[in-house]
Amino acid sequence: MLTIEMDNFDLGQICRSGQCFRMDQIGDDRYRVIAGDKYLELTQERGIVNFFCPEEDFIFFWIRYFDLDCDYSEYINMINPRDKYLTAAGEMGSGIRILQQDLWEMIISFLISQQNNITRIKKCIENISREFGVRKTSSTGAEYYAFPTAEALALATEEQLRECNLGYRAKYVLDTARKVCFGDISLNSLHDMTYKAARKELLGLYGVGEKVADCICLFGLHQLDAFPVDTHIRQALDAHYKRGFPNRRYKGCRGVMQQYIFYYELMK
DNA sequence: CAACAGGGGACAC
DNA sequence: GTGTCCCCTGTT
Repeated sequence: MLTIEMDNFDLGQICRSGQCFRMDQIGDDRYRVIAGDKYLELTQERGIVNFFCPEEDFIFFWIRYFDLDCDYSEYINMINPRDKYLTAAGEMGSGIRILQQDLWEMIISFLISQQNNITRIKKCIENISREFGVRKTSSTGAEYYAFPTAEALALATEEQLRECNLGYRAKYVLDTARKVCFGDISLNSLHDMTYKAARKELLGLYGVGEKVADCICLFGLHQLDAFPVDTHIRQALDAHYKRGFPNRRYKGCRGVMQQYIFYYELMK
C-alpha cells in the first residue's frame, strides 16, 4: 500500500464526474478503478489517499492516470472571480482531475455513450469486457476483466455486440475496431497531433461526432482545450453564457472548466 | 400497455 | 444548418 497527501483531489468527485465508466465506489471511502488491463482499489480520508497496488504500478501508471503531477489549484485560481457561476462550479468540483485514460478505451467507451445514460454505459462496458476482455487477478486478489483489445473486438460479430446491449452502437464499435486493426487509423499518431488535427481524425470514425470526438480528446489524449458540449453543457451555456463561453480567457484549459460546469450541473 | 428520454450521430436536403 | 431517422433500453 502507498499513501500520499494530495490537494485538489477527491475520489468521490472524480468518480461521479463520469469520465471513467469503470470507476465505482465500493465502500464508505473506498473506490475501485479498472483501467486498460490494470486494477486498483484506493481509499481517501480528507487529503490522505491510499493506493493498494505495487509501488511500480503507482509510479509508472497511476501517477499519470490521476494526473498527480499537476497542481489543479492553478486552474481554480484562473477562474474569473467576477464569474459567479464558474466560481461556484470550481468550488463544487475542486477535487476533480482530468484522468489520463487509454485512448482506445475512450474511443469505444464514448462510442457507446451516445444517446445513453451512465448506468447503462457502465453495464455495456462490463459486458464487452467480460465477453472479449482477458480475465485477470489483481495483486490484491480481486478478479476482473481487462478492457478488450481492438483485435478482440474486431473478431466479434455485430450480433455478439448487440447481445452486450450496445444496440445500434454495435456497428460503430465493430467498424472502429476493424479500422484500428487494419491500420486505417493509427492510434499512436493521434498522440503526436494537435488538438485540432486529432479531433478531425477522430471525426472520420463511424459513429464519432463532435461531442464524442471532444470527449476522446479530453480524456484519451489529455487535450485540455477540448470542450465537449452535450445537452447539459448546452443548457448551462445558454443559461449562463448568453454571449458565449470566454474561450479566450480559458484557452488551454477549457476542458477543465467544462468538467467543473458538468459536475456542477450534475450535483447542484 | 404506451410514451418518453437518455452525456448523439448519420444522412439527405 | 435543419430535419429526420436510428429503433437501443430502462423508466414513468
